[in-house]
This record gives sequence, structure tokens and C-alpha cells, in this order.
Amino acid sequence: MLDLKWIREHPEETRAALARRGEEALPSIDELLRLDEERRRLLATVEEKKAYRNRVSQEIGRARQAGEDVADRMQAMRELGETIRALDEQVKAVEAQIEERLLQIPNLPHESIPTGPDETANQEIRRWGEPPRFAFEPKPHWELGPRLGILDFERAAKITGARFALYWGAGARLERALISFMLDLHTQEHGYTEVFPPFLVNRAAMIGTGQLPKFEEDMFKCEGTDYYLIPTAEVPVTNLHAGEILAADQLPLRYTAYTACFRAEAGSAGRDTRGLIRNHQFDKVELVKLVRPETSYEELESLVQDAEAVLQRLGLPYRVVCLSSGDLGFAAAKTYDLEVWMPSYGRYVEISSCSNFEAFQARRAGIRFRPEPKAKPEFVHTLNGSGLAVGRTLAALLENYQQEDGSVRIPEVLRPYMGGLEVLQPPA
RNA sequence: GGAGGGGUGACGGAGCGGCCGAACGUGGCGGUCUUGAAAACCGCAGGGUCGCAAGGCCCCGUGGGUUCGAAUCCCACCCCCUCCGCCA
Repeated sequence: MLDLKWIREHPEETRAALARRGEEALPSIDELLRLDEERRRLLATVEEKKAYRNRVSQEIGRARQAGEDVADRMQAMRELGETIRALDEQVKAVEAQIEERLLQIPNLPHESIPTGPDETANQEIRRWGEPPRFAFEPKPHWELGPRLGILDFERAAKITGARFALYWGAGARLERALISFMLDLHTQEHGYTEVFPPFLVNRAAMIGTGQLPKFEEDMFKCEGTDYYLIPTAEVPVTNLHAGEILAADQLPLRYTAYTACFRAEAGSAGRDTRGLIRNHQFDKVELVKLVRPETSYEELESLVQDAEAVLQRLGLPYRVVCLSSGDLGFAAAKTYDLEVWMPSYGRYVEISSCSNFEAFQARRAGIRFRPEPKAKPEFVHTLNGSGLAVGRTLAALLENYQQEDGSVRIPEVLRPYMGGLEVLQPPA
């Protein structure tokens, strides 16, 4: 959510920044400012009346003790009360309209990111590693996995439906190994605190991080409850400190969490239909930071590096891309995607998305800190990034480490987590 | 799921329907004292919002209601605790 006061003082900048995103259908800033003025006008009126009522009510108390007749004053206040009630309702209605509009407005893109309509304008920042050259025809992971007996999409479809995966044996263990490896790296070497949150959150949390109210159709909701399946650990973990005022010396807070993630994938029919790339349920290790505003862009760079470290240790080739204004997510001011080399796609595929949300989420969720002992609370900046999407990582491992006979080598760093296993062998 | 108890400021804990945004204690901040520290003593300290300001309005789990006036009364919901039932 943007700061209404800031919009009021910088309407042109707001419009210009939003225009970079190229969205039509944005709530009109003029309309918003009109409502804002309406609200302040109503407040001035109603608060003056309340002040008067408060004064007279106190007089009534005193006068009655003194034995005076207060019937006429009480009658007058009774009537004033009705006027106030009507005005209060108007205020509430206007505030609801303002809130509704503010919740629909995306974050303003940071000035450092490229301007463009979509992903074609994204800017490659750097590459790491070399895509493997195969002396044979490499297979996609959705063929390798089932042949190795470690992935089973047919049975997943039987017990649930399309876009679900089932892991067998060494595959299940490999998934678990990746999760443990990532968590250990981030907690032991990058200074993050491990969190294991609920996978269901309430609506307020979903609004806090910006998934709702705008993207209701992308979420799974538990019927008859106020609970949603989390689409990412970002939601429960960022909201950990919702409504709190943190002490300055608590910052920065750095959390890492493994969770399953659930996405309805509405509107992606026909895309990435095979394998582990786009499923309704997938595992992810997430990195979340709550930081002082003036440090948030340094923190974004180090967040990206923490995610990159996972790919480097796994020896997976990747590149870093800065998203253009048109490709930016709703809540983000700046996002770097990490894209891993995926032989079956013949290109780099997103495996991590690292964003600075500045105060956008903090304002929605009410996450503040006190810069100095006596100072007014300010909103923190929030950041998060995948570190990494586990299913896609497993897919990338299978594909990049495959050998001609259909076996797959296991990277050194994972072997301790795999009981020393060095190669996944297809059954004879 | 059933029965009972409770939600007040960083924490603990008071609070006759008006004098309560809230006693008191702890903790915090500033000061006095001290070579320094501790102790003691004095003082300062919630959040939001409107306003150029003076100042006003709102907030005692959340939302309604009663009343001239509600932290205090009524209703609903949420959360926590205890007991019973069920259960991984």
C-alpha cells in the first residue's frame, strides 16, 4: 500500500511511476485524492461536533451533581448525537472507499530498474557457470524422473489431479536433502534464523503481504473458514511481526523457512504442463528480511547473493535478471530473478525471485520500528527471495547432471544428506 | 465439540458509567549523587488521525448496541487459560 499523504503531495510522480508499469485499470489518482479531501472535510465537521458534545456532557455531569435541571441540555445532546452518527457513517463509507482503492494500487517501481512492457525488457545482470554440453540427446526431467523410479506424475494425478507430483525413494530423499542443505547453508553461513510456520494463514495475513484482495483467484481457500493455503512462506513469515513496533537494535531480522507452497495457477492453462516446473503444490525454502529503510537496497543485493550461493554450491549454471517495470510483481519495487539453466527448455528458467518491497508490505501489515529510543515509529522495509524453489532445483539437477545411460550424478554437497549416494541409477 | 475463567500501556497489575489515555510496581530514558558503577532520589516517557498552529478527535481483544456521557452496562465474534470429550 502506498502512503496516501505522499500521493497527495506527489500526484504527478505517483502517476508517472505507475505508468511505467503499463497497467490500465488502475484506480484513478484524481478520484482517490477527491475522496481524501472529502474525508478530511467530513472529519473536521464531525470532530468539532464531538468536541462540543464532550464538553457539554461533562457539564451535564457537574450540573446534575449541583442539582440543576439538565433536561434541555440532554435533549440537545441527544439530537446532536444523531447528527454525529450520520456523519460518522459518511466518514466510514468514504474511508472504506479509500482503503479499497489503495489496496488495488501496486507499488511504485524503483528508479534503477529498466522500463518496459514485459519480460522482454528485463535486464541480464550476470551469468555464472556454463550450460553443460551433452554428447547425447539430453532428456527432460519428466522423463528422467519416472525412468529412475523417483518421480511419479501418473499416480499423483490419480490421487489428486493434474499439476501434482509424487516422489519415490531416492527422489523423496533428494527433495528432503535439498531442503536440509538450503536451510543449513542459510542458517549456518548466512545468518538467517530458521522458522517453521503454519501453511494456512488468515485473510489479514494475505492482505498484509499483498496477495489479497487483488489475486483471490490465484489462491486456494479452505471452504467455510477464513484460511488460505500459503502460496509462499513469504506470507506467514513476513507477517510474523504484523502490528508490532520493533526496537531498532532488533533490525535487521533475517528469517529462512521451508514450507510447501500452494498456487491455483489460474490462467496458466497449457503452460509448463509437464514435470515439476509449475505445480499446484511445491516445496520452497524462503528468505525473508525486515530491515531499516536506508539499508534495504544493500540488503537486496546480499539476499540475491545468498540465493545464488545455493546454485553455486550445487554447480548449476544460472543468470541473474533485473525485472523491468512491466514484469514487476504487484508489491515489489525492485526484483532480481535467478534463472537456472534448464536443458529441456533450452533456456534459463526462473528458480528464485528476490524483491525489495520497501514499505509497501510493512504499511499494509503494520510493521514498524523505532529508529531512536524516543523517536516516532517508522515502517520497516521488507524483502524476500526464494532460496530456492526446491522442485525446480531438483528438476535442474536431474537435467544438468544426467548421463547417457539415464543415470544422474549427485552433487558433492548433497551426498552427506543422501547417505553418501553418488549416482541415481535407473533400475535394471 | 461441551463447561467455566480471562483479554487494560514494554511487562505485571488496579480501575464506583462522568474527575481515566488510564493508579501502582517493574523495566526504559534523562538528571542529581559517585573516581566509575550500583543503590537512593528527582524528572520524562503509548499509538493513530485532523489541523499552518493553538488545539481537537479516536484507540483499554474486534465489531455492533444502550446512554447527554462507556475501559467500565448489553450483544456477537476472535484469541488465551482450566476441566471434560475426541484425536495425529
